[in-house]
Amino acid sequence: MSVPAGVRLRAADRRAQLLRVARRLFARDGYRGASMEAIAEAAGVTKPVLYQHFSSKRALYSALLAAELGQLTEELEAAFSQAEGNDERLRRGFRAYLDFVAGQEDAFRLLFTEALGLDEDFQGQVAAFRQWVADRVAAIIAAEAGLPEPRARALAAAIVGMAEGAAGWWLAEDRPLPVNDLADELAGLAWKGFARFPAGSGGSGGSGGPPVPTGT
Amino acid sequence: MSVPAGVRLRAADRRAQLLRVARRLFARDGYRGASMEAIAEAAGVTKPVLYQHFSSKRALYSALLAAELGQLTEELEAAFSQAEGNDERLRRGFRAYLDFVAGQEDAFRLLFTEALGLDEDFQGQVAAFRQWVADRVAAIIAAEAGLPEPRARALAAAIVGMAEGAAGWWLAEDRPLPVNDLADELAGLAWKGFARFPAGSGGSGGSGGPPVPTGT
DNA sequence: AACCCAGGTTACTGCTCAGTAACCTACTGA
DNA sequence: TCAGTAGGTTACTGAGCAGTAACCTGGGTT
Repeated sequence: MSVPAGVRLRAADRRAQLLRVARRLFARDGYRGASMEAIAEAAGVTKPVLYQHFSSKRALYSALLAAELGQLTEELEAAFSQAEGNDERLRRGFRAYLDFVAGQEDAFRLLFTEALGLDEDFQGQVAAFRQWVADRVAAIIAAEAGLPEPRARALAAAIVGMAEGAAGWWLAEDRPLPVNDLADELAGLAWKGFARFPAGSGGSGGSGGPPVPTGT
Repeated sequence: MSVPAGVRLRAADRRAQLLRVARRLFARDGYRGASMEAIAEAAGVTKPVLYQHFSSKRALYSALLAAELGQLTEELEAAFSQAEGNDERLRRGFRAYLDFVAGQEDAFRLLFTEALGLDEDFQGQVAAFRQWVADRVAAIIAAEAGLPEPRARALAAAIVGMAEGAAGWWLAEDRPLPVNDLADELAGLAWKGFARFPAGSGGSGGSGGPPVPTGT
């Protein structure tokens, strides 16, 4: 996985490695915090090599964003189109999203935490993705609930935010429950809200869900 | 509102003005993008004056974050504690949140877009706030639905994300519907999901909600 | 065995920008 | 009328860092 310093790589391999290293450092230190020097060094190489592959720091970051967003988009598209019912479509969407977050934690931070504090170009890339997902979700909602445009879009934006919020929490809390359980929980919330739980105040639990570990 | 250059102000007034100006510039240009020089100039003053009131750029930003988060916290607290039923509590929470966003657009960008791309100190301030809201919401959920800890907390994080996502969308789309309508929509989603709409594919709407303008 | 070039290095430039030292000046009050 | 000080200015330093010019070298090809 990590390439030892002093080894010569073919251009394509070096480029791929640089992207991996850059993703790690950008996720850890942020866009400002990660200098080109540091990225090069972490890759066991010097700065000009980095500039042979990416014309500027912006270009490097942009390439990363595009790659990650592309992958996430593909996986979501697959999830949406494979399912049959609308509820299943939504549930699979959540699963695909959370699977991505679970497997590409660095990428998630990059996309939805780091990129937002940067200029409009970067924000735009993420905004375009969000728009795409929201449109997809809005279509599902509209098909299911027969809602007029602006309300469907508002709810779609809310759903997207829900996924992001839950994902951020899940990572911050060190993955306190299995991804799939979380995905099901979100799908249930979107579909039926809290109404699906026994109404009234407070029993200690035991509604019917699988038991979840309380520990760290 | 805006203080003309060349006017001498009392320390407290100058400090308040500097905070206002800084908030605007930070929201527009980001933390990196807004230089201390630029902030001072926009306030009709020179850099050392800025440093008389705030020992560093970080301190300035931190003061801003603290002030805005404090205000938002207060308003949410008021909303939560005034209401009676749990559903009403949640709805009022959404309203308070969205009212803040509507009235303090700059602050919203600062808190939930800009601050996240910065170091852990700043992120921590926002994280602490999110945690607080999530705890409050989790308590409401638990009281209503009788859920065990981790699930309630997961859903609470999702609700918070929902509000943020919807608020971001609402601003990006230039406020396409009244805040209160959006708040009601979110409360409905959280409480009953899509299940409250006529099931099955497609009628043109007319469930019972207030009519919403289709235009820009 | 001389060539050549992809892959790499050393050593710089220039700019932006946070933070500071030293100086200035219009009020205010006795 | 004359100090004292709060509020403000000019002019600088120093560091970090993106981006570049010029040079080096090992191994495959003929």
